[in-house]
Amino acid sequence: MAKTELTTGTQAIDRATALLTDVLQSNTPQLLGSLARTHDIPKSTTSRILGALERAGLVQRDRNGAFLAGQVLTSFAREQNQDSVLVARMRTVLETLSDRTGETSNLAVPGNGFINLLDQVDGHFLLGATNWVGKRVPYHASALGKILLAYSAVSISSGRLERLTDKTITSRTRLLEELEEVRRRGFAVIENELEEGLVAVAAPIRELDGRVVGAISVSGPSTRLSSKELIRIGDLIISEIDAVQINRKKKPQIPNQKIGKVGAA
Amino acid sequence: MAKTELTTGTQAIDRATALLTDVLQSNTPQLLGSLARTHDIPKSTTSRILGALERAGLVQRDRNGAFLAGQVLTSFAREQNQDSVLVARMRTVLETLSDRTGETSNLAVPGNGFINLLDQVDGHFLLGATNWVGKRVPYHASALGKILLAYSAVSISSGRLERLTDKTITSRTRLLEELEEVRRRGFAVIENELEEGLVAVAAPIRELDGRVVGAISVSGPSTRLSSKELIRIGDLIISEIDAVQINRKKKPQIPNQKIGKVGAA
DNA sequence: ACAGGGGTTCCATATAGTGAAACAGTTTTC
DNA sequence: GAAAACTGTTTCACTATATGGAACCCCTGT
Repeated sequence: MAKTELTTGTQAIDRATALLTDVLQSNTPQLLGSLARTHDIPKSTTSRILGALERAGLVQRDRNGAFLAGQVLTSFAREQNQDSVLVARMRTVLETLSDRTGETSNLAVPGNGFINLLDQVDGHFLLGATNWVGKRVPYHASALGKILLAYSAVSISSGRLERLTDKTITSRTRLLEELEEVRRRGFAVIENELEEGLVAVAAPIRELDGRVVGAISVSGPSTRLSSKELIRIGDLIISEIDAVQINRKKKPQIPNQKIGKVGAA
Repeated sequence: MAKTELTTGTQAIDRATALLTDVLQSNTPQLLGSLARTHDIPKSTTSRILGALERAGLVQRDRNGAFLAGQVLTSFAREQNQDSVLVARMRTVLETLSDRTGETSNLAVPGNGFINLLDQVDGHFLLGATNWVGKRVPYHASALGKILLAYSAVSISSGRLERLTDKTITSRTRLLEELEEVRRRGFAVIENELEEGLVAVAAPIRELDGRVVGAISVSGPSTRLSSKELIRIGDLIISEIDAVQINRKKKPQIPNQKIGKVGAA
């Protein structure tokens, strides 16, 4: 009515979503009257709409009758920030990677002192990485760890960098250079730095806002994976993670819409 | 239509909320067709509704066109699980407590090795707790810490229990007994266990699902706060925290509704 | 006991949502 | 490589559905 509304057929829903969004984005509980005023919707209609949202569990009222996020949304929020969500979301990526490369792939997030290995999918080779989930793998000597360090998911520990093989990076300045290199290339590699004969490559998992929250790696014996091969796999990991992110780049099978109708000129 | 719908005036919104809730609660992205089928809404209408929700940022599509939670909700989820939310929500409690008792009140959550002090409101006495925010206070010797331990917000560290005064609990079995006592009473007390002459009492902050996520304490000099007084304050903390929780027990100023209309016979 | 400010309910009205059918892409089938 | 079988979107005549002003209710403060 007031604004240049060009959308059609969804007045009620548009109003409801506007109210809901407002409730979610304000830190302090909102009173019905205040919401009605700021959104320029009659009290009666506002009451009906909020009643419907309340029935649905999307909003609830505090003891003053003011509105805040409902159970459905708070339990969604709790769910959302759990490792299990990441595992579920990335499972298909791990499966694809193991399938395409035949090697073992892993998913890790920052942990206390060591990387936290959440999930693993084995490849079809007989010689490969054993079960790493739960193992205490240090940051500086693993591909996954280098990713988490490089993208500031954790800060470098203050202690000494433990030597695990004669290839392990134990110098702080050398490690910083390496992390710089990781950021430049977009993926991290280890060759015999964690264990003799073991090589791996890892890439970051990003949230919508760009924050790195975890990493995925593919690892195997150095006899099978050349440096060149690792680079190829690094790119593969990046593209596979990208493939499950929601920001689509290509139009899917959705037909062309007649007119751009979303507001914001 | 199909079910026993007794609600009126909100068909569109009811449908929209049902679809939204479904999208949020399923782990896997939902296709439009599938949603239309399970909710028994015509494809065309479903398309319009989901379009509106998408425009509002409540849902978004992955590259297959399947629906999942939108930016508004994911950023809400991220916000929600941050300490700042707890601080904001509990600020009034701290203020009330300091006002009523004249002593200093604190808010803490689990931290790494030590409790994490997030906020503090000073009382009006000149002699009182100094600024604790950021200090490294151990679990076993603080009222806040005992709460976090007692309600499993953290597990007891594997190291030694450091002796801070001659009253500090340093025996593991003695600590377990104390935590049992804390759970029995609902609040935790320290008397000269952290520092000579300092006493404190703390109570838990619970999430909707009952999980303890933090604790609030009132502390002051033993010369002013007797054991009896601490018990009184303990109950006060519990009731004040309870007062800001959303599960209202008494009807507020909202008039009686004509008919119970929320579904579920 | 009354004025003020919260929220809800009523009900006549017409606007805004509805859905069958047509359309338009994409993938699969044969 | 055409046809069939999927997707999801758009149209449009129709009326079911949301709308909002007014009346009402329940508190709180004075």
